[in-house]
Amino acid sequence: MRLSKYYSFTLKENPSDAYLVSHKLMLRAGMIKQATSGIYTWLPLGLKVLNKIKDLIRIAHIKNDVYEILMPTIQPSDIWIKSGRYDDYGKEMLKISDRNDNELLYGPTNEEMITDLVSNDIKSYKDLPKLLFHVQWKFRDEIRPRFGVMRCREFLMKDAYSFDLDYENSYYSYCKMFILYMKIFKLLGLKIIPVKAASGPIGGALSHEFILETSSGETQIFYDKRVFDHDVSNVNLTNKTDAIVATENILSLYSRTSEKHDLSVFKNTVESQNQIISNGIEVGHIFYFGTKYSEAFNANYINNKGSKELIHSGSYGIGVSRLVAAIIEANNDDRGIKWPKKVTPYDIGLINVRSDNDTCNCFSENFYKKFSKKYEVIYDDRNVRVGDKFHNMDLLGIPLQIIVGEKNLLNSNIEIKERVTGKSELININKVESYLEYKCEF
RNA sequence: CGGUGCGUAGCGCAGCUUGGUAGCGCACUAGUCUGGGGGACUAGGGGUCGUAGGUUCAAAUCCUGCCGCACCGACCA
Repeated sequence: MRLSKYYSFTLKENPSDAYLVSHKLMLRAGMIKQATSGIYTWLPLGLKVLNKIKDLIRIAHIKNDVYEILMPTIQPSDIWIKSGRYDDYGKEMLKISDRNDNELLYGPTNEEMITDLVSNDIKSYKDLPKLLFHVQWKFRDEIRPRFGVMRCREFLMKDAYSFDLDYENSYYSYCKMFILYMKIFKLLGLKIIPVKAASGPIGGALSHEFILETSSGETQIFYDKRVFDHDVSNVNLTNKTDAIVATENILSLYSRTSEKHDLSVFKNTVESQNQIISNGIEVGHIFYFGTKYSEAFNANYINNKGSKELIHSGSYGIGVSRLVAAIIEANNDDRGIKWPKKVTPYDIGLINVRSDNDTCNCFSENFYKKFSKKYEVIYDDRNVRVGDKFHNMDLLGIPLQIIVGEKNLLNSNIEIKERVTGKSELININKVESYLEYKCEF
């Protein structure tokens, strides 16, 4: 991508309305633009990151037999009346009516819609289990939207739903999704703490939140440091025992938000050197519902004895658009964003230091043409001062900067700088290809 | 929804108290110089002062209504 042709308008100064680092940087880097309170346009750079995160999550689900569908943003009100949530959801739900005065709503979530769907298709115990997900825009009319896309009204969410025979099987789905979430967040390079979100009676609702630890987070968390001793990357999710054991190992350790925090339990069960109190942002939330929605929608199946049973269901959400901000919140410095390699909008930022110099131009052009085939490259081909290019590339947070200057070229070198460390080194132009292969591998 | 502020050029702001025909920095346009960390100089362009009404010879400025945005509190991925 040539920066001269891109739709990229960056800001030197911080917009006055932004308080959170991620919000400031997303505006300054030209990733988003506010349309009205809590509603944003995603500009090319922001959309590219959003799509990368979305795809990474999608693929992780599909690989694990959770299949993608796409439900509408607009829903009929009757299914919400059926579940009893039409009034319960309150003013956060945006209700609208069509030209025939039919009551519709902009979906804040999709339990009703998907249970309605599944109730028609699932007939036999042989049809279960089924796991489905979609990534769709949601609208929740927040009382007070703030912090950019961190807490906005229109947001992109991945929501998955599980349908099982009974509690035992549903619990396996829950654990499978739990570990899948841990794997996804690890892939995204995020330090995530799973915390207990509801402590109901035995057999009651299971629920956990996934919190990204950052100082600016709105949720206070209390946890046992050893939560991180568990490496989930090798857990085989197709194996019921493995998934459940892995989940229970993690959940056996103390980890709660302030609402569920019990100081005496914390002090008595966690060794003092392992007690961590910090802040974070909720980026995922999973629930086991039991038969709550199946009852409302008559979602039954016939068991092997010929009688009807209610389906057990659960739902599993990840705030995709919120993750963009959350990742920035966890990866920035005073110069700008520092993208983790997995979600960076571009791998390489090519800076032509002297756009009035034939040697530099020629080399940069060739480099761009060659390496664009293998990597995603931003080529800053604008005829502006170097300082401008350096500051801009640092702001955008591209992990590797290739700096092409006249003097270095005369010695057959180019400079390669890493955004995260700020360190740079001179590399012989003949060794660039292997160097990049090494640096960009992940 | 309650409490508090704000709305003047693309962005950040001054001007408002004490009414007199709108200004600064950045950005933008043209040119010259410059060329490894947001460079310098010269010359330019761009504003229904959120909106509607009122007071006045005269309103960005005073008064009233409305709209929008943000901050502090209770909800949430």
